[in-house]
Amino acid sequence: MFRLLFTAIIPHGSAPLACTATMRMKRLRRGDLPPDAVALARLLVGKLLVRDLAGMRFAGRIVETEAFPSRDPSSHGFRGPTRRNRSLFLERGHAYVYLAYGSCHCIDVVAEAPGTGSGVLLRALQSVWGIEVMARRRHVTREVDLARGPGRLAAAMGIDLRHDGDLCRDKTLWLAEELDAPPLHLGVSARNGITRARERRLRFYARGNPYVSGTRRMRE
DNA sequence: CGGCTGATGATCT
DNA sequence: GATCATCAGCCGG
Repeated sequence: MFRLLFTAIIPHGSAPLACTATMRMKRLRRGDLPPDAVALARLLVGKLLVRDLAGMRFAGRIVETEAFPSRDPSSHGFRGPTRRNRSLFLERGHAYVYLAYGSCHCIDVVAEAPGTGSGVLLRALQSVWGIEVMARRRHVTREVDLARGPGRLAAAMGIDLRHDGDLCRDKTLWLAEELDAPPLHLGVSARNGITRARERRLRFYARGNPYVSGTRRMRE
């Protein structure tokens, strides 16, 4: 465990949501990750995604995930490994980053045993510190939309194909547990934005959190 | 706010 | 050539 001192500059006029100058957090090790896509998807809601870039540290609270278990027909790993999805078949805790619809990067956390090809998509982030700074250059009208949705999440955190690495070893992108974390009510729902097995209840989110993607109903 | 549509380009068939 | 784990922008109520 170590204490994180935030030194990011807060942009003028933007109210930080978590105003703590210090935050206690602990990096997640591989052993902290359950080797099951659904269990991992549930565990990751409320955890932190941390990005170290150019001497600054950015952190966001994961408020929405989606499980893509083995044998899920909508999983990218369903038809076995290819050039694109090969990192999805590595040991759990790796990142699988891909380009969706030609323009949006998305990031999965590899979930199950090596060779299985299942993961957890990170769908939305609540800025805990500094994400406003990093995303300032992007065209985002509302602060609440900075990382609301998997493509925006990756863009806000500056994640691209180069981050197709190991979140348990990477020095610039990693997962952490927030000690003294605020209480959270876990919501479960059907999925969205996919064509196959849409009705499976594999989407997990922090109930009532305004940074969860989709319509109002999808965060209740 | 909710619903719909076109853009977009890598990937796989 | 079809598919797609998305998004911004537009439109109606």
